[in-house]
Amino acid sequence: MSKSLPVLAPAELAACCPPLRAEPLSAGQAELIAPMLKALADPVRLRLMSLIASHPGGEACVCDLTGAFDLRQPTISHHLKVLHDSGLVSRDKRGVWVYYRARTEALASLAALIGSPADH
Amino acid sequence: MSKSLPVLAPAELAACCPPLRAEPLSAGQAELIAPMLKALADPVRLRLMSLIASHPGGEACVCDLTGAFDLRQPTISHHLKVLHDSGLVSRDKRGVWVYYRARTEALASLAALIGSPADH
DNA sequence: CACAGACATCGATCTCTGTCAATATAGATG
DNA sequence: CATCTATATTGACAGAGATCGATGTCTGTG
Repeated sequence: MSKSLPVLAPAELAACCPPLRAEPLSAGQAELIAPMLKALADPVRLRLMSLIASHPGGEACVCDLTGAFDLRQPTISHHLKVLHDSGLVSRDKRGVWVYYRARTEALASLAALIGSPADH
Repeated sequence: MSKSLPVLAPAELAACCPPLRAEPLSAGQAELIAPMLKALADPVRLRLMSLIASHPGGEACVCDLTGAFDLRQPTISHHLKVLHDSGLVSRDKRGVWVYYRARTEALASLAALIGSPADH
């Protein structure tokens, strides 16, 4: 009973909402987007995203990530879950290892929403 | 005694940090950026930013904003303070009214940080 | 000066979230 | 099967944050 809010597929995010500067976001639109931003809005998760997104091959396994932080393994696992639940990373289990990959389309959609100039 | 963390001037943000996909963010860089994302990562503040950024003239006074929400005036004032402290909006008092304006360079820098493709 | 309106600040409350230790699960290996 | 290793889940707790009512500050007006 943790996830009651619908999660946007990356493709939906782009279609869902106009850029901030284009027209006012509705309450419903804001409720859909805020969770993705909230997932990014933590120093540890920002670094995790950056580590994953910049990792050779575009993906990183948890074992590549834990060493970069002074945090316990369950905490890293928790942050990865938040990123995954928000749709910002995909998860792929191969053998004993779990690989996370950045969803670049989701990042691009978010960036467009925040940074696009008004079209009028 | 509320703000102990340094706040980035918009121009500094662009210079401070590589895009997520370019190379891993340092802990310090992540601590600088997270507050701006955190400021955006709330449905009410997202709508406020959108209302301000899309308002004719690029600015809006508080009296233009409060009516859009089912929230008390101090709550709106609180959210505007968060946006202002994070550097996402500027504040300009003219007579009795206070006008908020979106800092589009800050938004653009954030968007570039999140959405820029890796350069390698 | 007195008053009214626009906005900010304060203090309290309630909820949410980041972290940990402990434990569970699942795959590899002997 | 027993064991080891990689990762996830659970439960508890402290700190952060969202909201409100009450109140303060500033500005224009009579």
